[in-house]
Amino acid sequence: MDVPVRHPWPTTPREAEAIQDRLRPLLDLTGPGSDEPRTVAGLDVSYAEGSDLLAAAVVVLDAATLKPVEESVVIGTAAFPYVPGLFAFRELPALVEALEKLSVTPDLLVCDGHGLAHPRRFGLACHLGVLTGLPAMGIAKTPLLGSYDPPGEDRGSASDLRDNGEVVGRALRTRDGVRPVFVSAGHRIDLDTACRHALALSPRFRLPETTRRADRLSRQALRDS
DNA sequence: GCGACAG
DNA sequence: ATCTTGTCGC
Repeated sequence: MDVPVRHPWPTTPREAEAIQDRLRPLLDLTGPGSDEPRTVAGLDVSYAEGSDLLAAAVVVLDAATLKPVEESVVIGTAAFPYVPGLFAFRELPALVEALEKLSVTPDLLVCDGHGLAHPRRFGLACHLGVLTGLPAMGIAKTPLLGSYDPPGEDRGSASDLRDNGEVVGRALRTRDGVRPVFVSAGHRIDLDTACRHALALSPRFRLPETTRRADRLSRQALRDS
């Protein structure tokens, strides 16, 4: 697939924040949400211990059956140090390269991290959404910011994640009695729709099949490198 | 000032 | 993210 939007690569955290602030207005958050996607892509990155090697993986699933349609992996290096709030700059180049190798264009991107639940409202899912133009959402294992009431113990229970009163995401229980995941909108999707997709993608485990498949693929690629 | 802090 | 033994619970 094509990734049309490009921007200069930052050297310093200050430059990185400036890029986020410049891309932020390009977000489309007005839409009702992506209507039933036919294909959903999961993205994840694994890192090597000693070196700065990494493996970025994209797995496209049939949204109805959750069966893989296409896979793409890229071996690369960390493009930025890990800084909370600037996490996207670390793995964006490799993820974009993996996306470009796909022969199909997925209808939705599910990122391993946050979208709007971010200090400048521009997490990885927002960034990837703007670069690709595709609907994108984030599903993170832990919150980066915000507060929330513990959701009910049943799968499907949810409570808003608020940052200074603003709803930036949702703590969503994808399995009975298991700690929730944190869902946020990235681009061209609303929070309710994102949570609906998160649940549909997680019929059995805490994490969505998209993330699980991408995680497995990226680890395997790193081993085989 | 101190702690927290996606992966 | 990744390094890692044992341990608790279903």
